[in-house]
Amino acid sequence: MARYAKEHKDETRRRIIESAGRRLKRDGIDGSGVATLMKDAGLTNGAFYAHFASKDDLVATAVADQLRQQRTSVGAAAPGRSGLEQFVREYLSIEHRESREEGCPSAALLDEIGRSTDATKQAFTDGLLAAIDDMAASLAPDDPQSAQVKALTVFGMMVGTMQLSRAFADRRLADAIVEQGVQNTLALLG
Amino acid sequence: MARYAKEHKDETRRRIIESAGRRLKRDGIDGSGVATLMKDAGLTNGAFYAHFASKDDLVATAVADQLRQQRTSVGAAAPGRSGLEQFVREYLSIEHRESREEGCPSAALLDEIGRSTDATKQAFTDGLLAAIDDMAASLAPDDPQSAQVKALTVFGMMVGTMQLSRAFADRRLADAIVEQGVQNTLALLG
DNA sequence: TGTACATCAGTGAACGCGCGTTCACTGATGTAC
DNA sequence: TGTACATCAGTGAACGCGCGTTCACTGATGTAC
Repeated sequence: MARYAKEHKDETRRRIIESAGRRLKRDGIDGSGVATLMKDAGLTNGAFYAHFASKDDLVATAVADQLRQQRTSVGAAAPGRSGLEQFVREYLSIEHRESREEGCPSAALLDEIGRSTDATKQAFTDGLLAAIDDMAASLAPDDPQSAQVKALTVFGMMVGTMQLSRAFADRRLADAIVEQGVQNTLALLG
Repeated sequence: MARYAKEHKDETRRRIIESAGRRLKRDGIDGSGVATLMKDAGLTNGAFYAHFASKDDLVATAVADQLRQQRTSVGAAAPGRSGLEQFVREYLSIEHRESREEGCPSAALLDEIGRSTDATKQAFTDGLLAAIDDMAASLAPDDPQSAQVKALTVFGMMVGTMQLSRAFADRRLADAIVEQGVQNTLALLG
């Protein structure tokens, strides 16, 4: 292999983290092997340990990265209630349900994260709190801190509704679940 | 091995299904191997295929069984609003959060079920609909059918809230999430 | 300007292990005579 | 009543395979002289 510019290794690392984010959301944590994760990034398994200490290390890093991406997408919404409503409608949509790979990491992985190492749970906690602050700011612009727990639970509820719709074998009811989920969430946000 | 009474094999099968329910909720579907599942039931791996066609078959069967158990526990609650409120408080409790093995199969496995075979998703769908009908009857005693989708989404929201609390590394916030979850759910139930 | 060497991201084979699944076998019992 | 045999739930070794991880090696480039 060529001797590359300084940034090359960082770019490779970034590529691994991003493709791993998609693969993990698609096949789950236990369902994604290191060889597959590296192949997704166009590399072979041997190079993995030049970038990460362990599979756990990549999982924690990928979870953090996924939440950072989600934060920017939430932050890109219009501020205030109307932006929040738009976010809810996009989150609880059939398009989101059908695109697990590109969708919310919590909807794809939350129960597995609960079973993961402390490092992964900590990465999830830090990342979600950063992302949720934007939601809390829309809920209570004068005192976002007070709305933090409310925003967390409303988000958790959207996650569960999305997972339920994905797990449902009955298409008509699965569709009705996301629609009703929007109504419930908006009702809660008042 | 002894030649047993007719009921013996059925009892063994039942034992496998029940211990598998606990193991799957504890370690996840991909995280539970056939040898471990059999050892939990006091047997060796070889006997597995005399009882189930495949691991998928056991998973679908165990999911169905778990929901049947959950249904009886929901059905055991007092009828009407007060029984429903009690169910919500027990579901969104710290005790439930700490006992994944004995707790709700959806809270433990929902995102993995969404990634599973059609047979498992179908078993989940049928089992949940049967269980949710009791909840819908408490919500709208005169017309349970109309409350079915509402009950499903409220249940999905409780599932997501529980998963979020389990995945959270910050104990104080994890506790606050289940408490706020109760408030949100009761507010939705009106 | 041309050659020898150091660098180091990435390769690919190998490690021991557990996976889901198959199968020849065991051995305690019930049944037939 | 005593013996030979059929039954069949369960054992445990083995199948090929993928797991996470390690490591000796490659080879294109930048640097030193």
